[in-house]
Amino acid sequence: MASKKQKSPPRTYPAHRERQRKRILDAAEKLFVERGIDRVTMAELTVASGLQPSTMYQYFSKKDDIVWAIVGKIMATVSARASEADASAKSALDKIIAFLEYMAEELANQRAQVRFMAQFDAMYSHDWPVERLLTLEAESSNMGSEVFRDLIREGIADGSLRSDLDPDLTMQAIVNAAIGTQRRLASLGSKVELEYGQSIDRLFREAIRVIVLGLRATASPQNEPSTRVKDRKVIPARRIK
Amino acid sequence: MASKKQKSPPRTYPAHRERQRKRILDAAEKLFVERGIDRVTMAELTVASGLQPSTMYQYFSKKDDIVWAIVGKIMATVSARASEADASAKSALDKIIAFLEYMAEELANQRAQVRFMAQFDAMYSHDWPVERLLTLEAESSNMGSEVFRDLIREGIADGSLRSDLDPDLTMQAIVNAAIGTQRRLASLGSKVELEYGQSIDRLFREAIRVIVLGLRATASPQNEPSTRVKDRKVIPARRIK
Amino acid sequence: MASKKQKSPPRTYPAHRERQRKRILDAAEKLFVERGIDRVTMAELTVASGLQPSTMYQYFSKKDDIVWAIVGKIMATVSARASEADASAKSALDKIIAFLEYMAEELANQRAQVRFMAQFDAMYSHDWPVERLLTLEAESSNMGSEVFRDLIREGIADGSLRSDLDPDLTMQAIVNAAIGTQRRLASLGSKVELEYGQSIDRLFREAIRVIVLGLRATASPQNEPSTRVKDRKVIPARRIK
Amino acid sequence: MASKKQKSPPRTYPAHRERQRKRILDAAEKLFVERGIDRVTMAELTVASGLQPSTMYQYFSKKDDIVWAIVGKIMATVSARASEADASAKSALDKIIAFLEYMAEELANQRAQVRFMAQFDAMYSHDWPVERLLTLEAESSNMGSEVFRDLIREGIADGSLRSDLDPDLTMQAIVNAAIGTQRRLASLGSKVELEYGQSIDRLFREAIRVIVLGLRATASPQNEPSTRVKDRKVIPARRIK
DNA sequence: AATGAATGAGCATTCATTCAT
DNA sequence: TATGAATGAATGCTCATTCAT
Repeated sequence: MASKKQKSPPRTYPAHRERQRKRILDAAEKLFVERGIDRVTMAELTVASGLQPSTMYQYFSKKDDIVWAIVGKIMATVSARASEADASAKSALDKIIAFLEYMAEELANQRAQVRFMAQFDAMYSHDWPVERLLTLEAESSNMGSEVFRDLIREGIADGSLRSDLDPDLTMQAIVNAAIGTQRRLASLGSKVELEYGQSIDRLFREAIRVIVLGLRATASPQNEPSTRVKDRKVIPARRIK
Repeated sequence: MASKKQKSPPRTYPAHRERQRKRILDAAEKLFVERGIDRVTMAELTVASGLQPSTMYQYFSKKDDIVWAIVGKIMATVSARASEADASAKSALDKIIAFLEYMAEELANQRAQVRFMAQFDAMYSHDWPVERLLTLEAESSNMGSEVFRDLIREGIADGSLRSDLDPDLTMQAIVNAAIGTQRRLASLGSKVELEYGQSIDRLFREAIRVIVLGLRATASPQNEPSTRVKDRKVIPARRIK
Repeated sequence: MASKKQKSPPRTYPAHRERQRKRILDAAEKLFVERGIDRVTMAELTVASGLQPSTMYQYFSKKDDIVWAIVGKIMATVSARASEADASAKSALDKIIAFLEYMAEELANQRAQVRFMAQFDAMYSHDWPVERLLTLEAESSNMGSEVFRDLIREGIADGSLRSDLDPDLTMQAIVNAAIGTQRRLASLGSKVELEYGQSIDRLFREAIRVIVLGLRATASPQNEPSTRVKDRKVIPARRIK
Repeated sequence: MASKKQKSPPRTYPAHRERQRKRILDAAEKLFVERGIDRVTMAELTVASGLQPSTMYQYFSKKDDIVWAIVGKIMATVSARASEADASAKSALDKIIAFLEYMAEELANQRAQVRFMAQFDAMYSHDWPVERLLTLEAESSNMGSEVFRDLIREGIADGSLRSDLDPDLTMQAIVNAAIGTQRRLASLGSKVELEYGQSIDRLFREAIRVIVLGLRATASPQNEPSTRVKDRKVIPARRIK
């Protein structure tokens, strides 16, 4: 009703459209993050963005499209930061540490955003075709895939990582573990702090510290070449139920 | 319409009620897991459990109550298994490994259940009062809290764990990381396999292997006393955003 | 669950039934009056009366029956009081005053009960067959009908009432006006006090005072004998619209 | 399904909205009055007004809002008529008589509307905050409050009313009594006629006649034989509504 | 006489989305 | 491009009442 676009520097139409789009996206991200994607109605979105429902549908033809647009934006940011981390460090281990550290900061500073992605993982990715997700990932440059592809190999070569890591597996496993940990912490928020009696931040940092300890090459590598084998013995594949 | 009580052998009322309750819970868990908690309607639940809506409401007066009952059941199971793992191993490290191994098995065999808990974390725990969650946890014996409380201390003493771990922090961090990792993998399911090109199982097992490597005492501990300090240097607290 | 009939003096079955019935009726009257007839559910009634729903249905086969039973009880009380008032006074006017005074007391002391009857008038009498109401009235002796039938004639004869009152109309009109006034005041309760800035009690008493003034014979009755006739001519029952 | 907007001449939006609103209100008033407010479902309302449920909810977001809108409309009408009556008569007694006569006409011609208000008094006003009622009254100009405030004082001064009336009480008491009487008669409808053997109209008119007799000054009776005749002049058979 | 279990019909309200202008 | 109006299909939940024991 009262919300008129008072700030309209570039009077061109494409620019106007872009501004409107951003307005919707900003309002949506805020609400999604505050109350959960499913709990936000299109009506609320229109109120928050100062548009009419029908106008909104001229920018996004489905609610899902808004969700995807936000997911895409976030993934692009993360991806950019990952590349950055990659470039700023010397050894492979340093690169990994830089990436994990970035995640810790993201958890501390963008917790709402992380929670949004947690919701997306838990509820939405499920409903939508894989291709869409992959397309999105491809668009947002390359995330773990490309950047991290050869990091393990590189680290084994430069002596910063244990030699018994699997170049085709370990990095993916670590990235996934870090993301899973981070998003769970963000989701549960204060609940986890009450439950565990520790701050989210410390919990996350301790987890990645252990992971890093597990990745790094030891001073006396000859003491642990058989680690893997031992694990196998210790953890027999007994099926439960 | 179609709801006939074909099995009415045990004529005792409490037993009957218990059977009906289970019927509802089983149907609900299946549906929740298949399509997501929010996406399942009460009407579907009644069809699936072969009862009338009104009958169902005599067992659970709110949809939420069904969700909580399932959460409680799962947490109790997990808790029981945790204690079991605790009892079956000798060194502290072995206990931890047994617990993580149990989680790997759970991921492999009860993936749907794990996905349910992931949804709960992401969407529901958020809406509900902490006390309810804590009560539930208290009821289901004691989960990590009690069982794991002194594991780190114990492990440092018995020489199976690194001496620089934090007795009040590390175990909580590890448990949370394992749960986060496990639930994310269960949520994304085949998506993660396509994305990373590795099976869920291998990804999870590799992640816990690295964690275990990070926890275990090294042969020559004097080589790594300053690990912690180094980490701190390597990971400067630069703010993003 | 816990409510057992601890007080069971006469162990005979009819007496037991009577006690149960009273229990239900007492609980129902309380609830109906507190929250309105329609707003009270049978489930609440069972809780309040300490019985099971199915047990209750052995005493009253429909919710309506409970309502009617209460209405009957109240009407019987009122009727008894009316006769009492009738007997205790000398002149016809005194009898009328005694009755109106009784209504004022009822409003002050049994406001909830009066409100119940107001609800009954407004919502229920509408749905139910006239005969039922008339039967009820016949049972509870005779209310205005008999007792008041000849009061006006009597009053004109004994000189306490105006001579231009209509023996077949005035008394009914007065009784109805008093009941309507009383029930409205009970219904609106504190609202009317806020609206009019006067207590319910004073409003009712002033209303009946004016009515009594209008009924009583004047010093020089010969001056106004024809009022009535003129009125009749002057205000024909012309229908508008 | 059947809802066609056959009449769409005035192409202006606000006018259209107003027409739709009226459509809903008219249908609602009719149904509420026929079957009682609580007994009418939103579904019936939509059928009766020829709209879809969802459309209706764009005009009134709660069932209560519809009830209030109707109450407001009726109160405004009554209020307007009260002022009119006030303006059209000379002596204070004449003004009062004009108002009571209006109520008699309302009972005769708008019985359904009166019954609706009776339901509102008995069931609804109870549930809702006083402020809402008072606000409504304030909006619909001023009803008894303002118009009648000084009527008693005025009447004592001009010699038309008894000198022993209470300027701060009597008028309120009379207005309330008249409304209570009128609404009860409308509620009970044919029942009261069967019970009392007199028409609703006659019962109400006799009641107000007695009230007027009770109000009027008696000192010089010769001054008032024609009071009622004046009424005739004062209250022409003007159409209501 | 008492009661645990069951239920059918309904109810107010919501919401993403489309259409006509 | 913008928007006021409209809507179909649900949605979670209620309640008086009936059965079988």
